[in-house]
Amino acid sequence: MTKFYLQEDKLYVSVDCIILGFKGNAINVLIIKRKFEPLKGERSLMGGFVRRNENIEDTVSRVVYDYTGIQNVYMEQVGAYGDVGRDIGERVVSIVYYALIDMELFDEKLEKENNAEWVDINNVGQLILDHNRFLDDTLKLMKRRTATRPVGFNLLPEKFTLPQLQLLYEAIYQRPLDKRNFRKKLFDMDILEKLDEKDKQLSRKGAYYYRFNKGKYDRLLEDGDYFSL
Amino acid sequence: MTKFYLQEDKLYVSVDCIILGFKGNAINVLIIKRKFEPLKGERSLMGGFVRRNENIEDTVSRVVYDYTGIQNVYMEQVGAYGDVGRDIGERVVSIVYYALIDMELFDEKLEKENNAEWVDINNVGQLILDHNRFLDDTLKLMKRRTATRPVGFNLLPEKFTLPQLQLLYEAIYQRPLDKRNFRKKLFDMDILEKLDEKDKQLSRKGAYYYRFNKGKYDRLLEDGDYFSL
DNA sequence: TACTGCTTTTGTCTTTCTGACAAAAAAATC
DNA sequence: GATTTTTTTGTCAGAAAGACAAAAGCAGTA
Repeated sequence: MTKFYLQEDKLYVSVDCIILGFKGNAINVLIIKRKFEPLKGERSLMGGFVRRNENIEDTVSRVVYDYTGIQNVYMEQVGAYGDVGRDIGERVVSIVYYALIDMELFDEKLEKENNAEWVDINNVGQLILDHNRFLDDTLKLMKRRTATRPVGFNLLPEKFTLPQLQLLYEAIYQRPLDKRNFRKKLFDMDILEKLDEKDKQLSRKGAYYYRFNKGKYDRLLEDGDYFSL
Repeated sequence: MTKFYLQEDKLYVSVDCIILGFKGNAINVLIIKRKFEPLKGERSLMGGFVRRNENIEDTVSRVVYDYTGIQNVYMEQVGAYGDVGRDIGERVVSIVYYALIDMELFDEKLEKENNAEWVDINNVGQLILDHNRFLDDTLKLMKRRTATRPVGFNLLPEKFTLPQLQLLYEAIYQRPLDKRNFRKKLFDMDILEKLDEKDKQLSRKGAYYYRFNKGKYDRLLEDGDYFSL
């Protein structure tokens, strides 16, 4: 082991995870009441320290798994936040990620076990430290991403209906969308596969299930085309 | 000083800076040949360790100042890179920023002093470690940003001509733009002030100088409008 | 002083994309 | 079989983007 940097400072490095899911008509975020000091009992995002021999994304996966029971989630880095006074007492550089999960896969046992709850992203109250800022920055980023890349699908089950997909995008954009225009754009991209099965939970007529076709999307990307809903 | 986190690991945290300037018809990036081990003599971005009592952005400002002599530059975080094996020997989490500077303000003495040189972003050779990846990610981000926010102006002097501005955007987009359409969009946004002075360096006729008007741009933003060139 | 050469400056038209808009079809329930 | 609810589908108008060429200003030179 080399010793080039011996005279430099070392800092705590943590990750904070914004775990997002789609439920009903709203995007929800998982928050917890902290079970340990400092700030025990306060509302907080899920975090964890990056260990010496652990890649940052592995820390995120570990935290997401601990709180949801889900593996291999879609995640994206929001940024690193490291102002000297941002944590209490000790200097901690926090690297923020958001993860998009299919809430059908969420392990509900963990909800009580972890003092966790899902809250509508428009009604998150006050969180500890600079976690509200993390969330605000995340939502801006996530909205930009879902508008330009097909990552929104990670919030839905593998099979979903068009009304479901539209509700999702209405929740993301926070405005109603026109059904015909929405479908027009969607079909023009040709990235969905229509299945022969209908969902009859939510309506008499039933809506056909669709599936996202990653292969077609990747080809679209190669041709220099873009995703836009 | 509290001691909550005593059992956790601490890591080295550094910043790496991608300093970009506009010269001739191309965006240039400042690179150096390292003066110290490890990897002495290899081509590299400029970096520095984050000190215990220093905000991350202050580290960036320090590094940028050391290599350019310029203060108060426009900067944006690209992201944190912290894979276990990314640096040599020791675990170092690097937080990458890019900075946009007006090359007229660059202190040329520092060029030799630091073993530095400006190279066209399309002809950067191989850099140490994962610095090529840093650069690639940065350029993608920078292009997105300059296309949607008026940050490109940071690469020009305070007074600039329209042909200059167009050359800048052609360098960013890497394709020729139509003069009339470019100006149409620009004037529609109404964020430039025409000055009474001409630049006669580059042409007999001379081109009028313009100045960016931040006040008008901010008002544009408030109205929910967007920048787009 | 008029002519040449180079660069800046300016407007119209066509095409494309976006956004508004309403009626019919399918299936369950009564 | 009538009613109710939700899904499914196409056209038209306005806005935005992109293609395109001629004239004007200035310096230098004949």
